[in-house]
Amino acid sequence: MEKTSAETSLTIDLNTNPGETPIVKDGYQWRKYGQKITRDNPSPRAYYKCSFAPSCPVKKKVQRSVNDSTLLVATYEGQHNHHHPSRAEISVALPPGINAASSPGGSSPRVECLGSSKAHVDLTDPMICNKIQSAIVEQMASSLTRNSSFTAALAAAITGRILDDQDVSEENDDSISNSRILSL
DNA sequence: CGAATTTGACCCGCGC
DNA sequence: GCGCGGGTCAAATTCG
Repeated sequence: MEKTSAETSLTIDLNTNPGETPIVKDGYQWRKYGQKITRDNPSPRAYYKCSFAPSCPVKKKVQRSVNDSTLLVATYEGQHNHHHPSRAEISVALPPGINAASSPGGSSPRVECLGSSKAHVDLTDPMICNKIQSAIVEQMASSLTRNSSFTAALAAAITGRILDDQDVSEENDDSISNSRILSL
């Protein structure tokens, strides 16, 4: 199911705990409007809409991976027509059992870096910002268990501070422990 | 009391 | 033309 549309469609994989309710927060408010069990995937697929702005055309589909039930696949379609409800609050809700579980079987979480992950990104571009917003979730998910400073840099990038302030390595270095909510 | 979530039904598009 | 699958809407229920 790969439609080569010009729309912004981004698919990210997350490590989640099977049985836990997969909630992926990327700074926006999502309202669940449907759920369907597809034939390709025994796992139910959830459909979300951006609830912050009714006019926002962005849709989000979330379902578990066929190969790995621990992998959560979120597909974003469209772009946000509005600003972030709270840019300073980018949070990732991770199950308490999450870890860098090295998936045995070749289905390792795929990491796709949109542009330079820890470099300066043009957040002035709405599309880039949008993609980063989405990709940030996965970045954080994998970074949380590896490099906290990396997450801090990404978090700073979201807030747009990286645009001016290049020194972000001294900001948060202990505020990010494991699966916690980032409050910048 | 209000907002969000859940579940079932309905509609649309595609393939056979 | 019929059947299947995917996606969306709407009403009911539950939680905060």
